[in-house]
Amino acid sequence: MTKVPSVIHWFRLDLRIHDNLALRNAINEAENRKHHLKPIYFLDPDIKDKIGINRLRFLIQSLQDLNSNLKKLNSRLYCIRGNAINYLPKLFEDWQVKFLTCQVDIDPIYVEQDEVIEKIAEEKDIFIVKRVQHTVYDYNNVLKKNNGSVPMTYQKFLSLVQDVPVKECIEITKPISDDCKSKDGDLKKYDVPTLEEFQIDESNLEPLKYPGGETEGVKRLHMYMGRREWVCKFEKPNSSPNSIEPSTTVLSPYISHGCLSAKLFYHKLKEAENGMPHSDPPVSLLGQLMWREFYYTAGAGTKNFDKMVGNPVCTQIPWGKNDEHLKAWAEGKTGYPFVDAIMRQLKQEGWIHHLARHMVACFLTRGDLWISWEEGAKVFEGYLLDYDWSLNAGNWTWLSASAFFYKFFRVYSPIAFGKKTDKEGLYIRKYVPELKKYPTAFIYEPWKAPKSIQTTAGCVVGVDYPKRIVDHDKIHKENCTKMSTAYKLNKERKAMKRPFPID
DNA sequence: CTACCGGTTGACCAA
DNA sequence: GTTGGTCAACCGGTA
Repeated sequence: MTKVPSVIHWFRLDLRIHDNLALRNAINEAENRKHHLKPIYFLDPDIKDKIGINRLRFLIQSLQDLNSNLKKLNSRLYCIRGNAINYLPKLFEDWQVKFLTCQVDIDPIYVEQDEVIEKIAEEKDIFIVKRVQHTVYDYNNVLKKNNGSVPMTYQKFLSLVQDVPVKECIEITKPISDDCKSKDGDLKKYDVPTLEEFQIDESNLEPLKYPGGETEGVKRLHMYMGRREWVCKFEKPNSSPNSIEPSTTVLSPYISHGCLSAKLFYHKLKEAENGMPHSDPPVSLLGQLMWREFYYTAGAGTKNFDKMVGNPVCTQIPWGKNDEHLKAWAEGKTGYPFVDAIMRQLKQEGWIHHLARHMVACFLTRGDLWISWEEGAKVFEGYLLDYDWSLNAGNWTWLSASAFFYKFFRVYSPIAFGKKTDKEGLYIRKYVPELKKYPTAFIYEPWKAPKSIQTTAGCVVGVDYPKRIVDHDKIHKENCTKMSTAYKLNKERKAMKRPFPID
């Protein structure tokens, strides 16, 4: 008896059914050839050491939701404990795989993995279909349109995509043929794990603010897109980094995990804007989506985009090393309440407002601590639910004035910046509760409070809350000088590399 | 080639 | 309260 061959769809950063062309291709192939359909996901047992617990929880919920959505389509998710390079070749044999589909992901982890897998598949005569479907536009086409080089400004990027039509979303609603089901469909070993399997006791975790999954992501999208007035008036710089409830949509974790299609977001935004006066990029909601597209294009077209050394668009800056300061920053113990509140919200909830990211990124790098943006990017990678390789690297280079942005003397003040949208310091009181009882006059600068007030408020600086690890007023000026020097050196180096003009 | 424009979102001070 | 200049400024893009 010969085994029925299989078609694999390999889920990675596309944890959804809707608008998933690669999945559609796999289903069609399986049905046409009466092969078994195997939707798979590789979950590395070591993943707990690689991503934060909040993100792991979001991922597992997304996988559980994906499995239940696949079941509605008369299929299931095969969640495989292990990494792809070790397990896929075995599955190729065991399942008699003839055809594999997946989404194109540009995070180097996936790129390297794909190279190995593609080689093995070629030897075994397995046909691979990869689809660019994580973005609205195909960044390869954008790069081509720009003569193979990366558009270095947002405006240039917009001009390149202006007339590019955006494809309609793919819908998958018809249940998959029984012919495509295999007998191992009931095996428990392929079930999506619970957090317990990772020795995580969920009752110890903070309550969940943003549950993972396609169902939740799509629901959230419809909820926000229904508020047409709000969508059309949206201007990012006018939203607040320190409101108690998010002032923006928090669709980002769903988009980064692929629970929500960026293309669906695009079409729904266009629908909401249609026939109404509305704000425009860069500040509009559509503009936010286009920033993502911009960074994806830059990430796809730039070598070592997530590093300083060897990154052709990144200014080389002699960052210092200070593990104590880095740790204080990451744990929200810098002694600057606004910075600490942001970092603690990040750690607790896995999401902070974009402008809050500006504040703490500037503080870590060019503003105060003079620590490499790569270190900050690593911390964000652990904590952010919406971690995305391209966006993380792009935004960190921006904020550290290493690429795209050059006005390094525009430094965010850890005292003044937050006051603009939260005079009373309610945000600080929530996330740095030891300062809860401080008078408003000192909530951003507790070290200035007289000892008697500190005692009355039940929080003495240096005892119950850390002293400032740096003096912002002094250090940010010194750092500006360092930035200026680094820029000059960079300019000289660039000039040296340029060939002499020919007479 | 040169010259100029403009860039998602700073802080501070003076008027 | 608002506006405009200043501060340590670059560089892609276009005419």
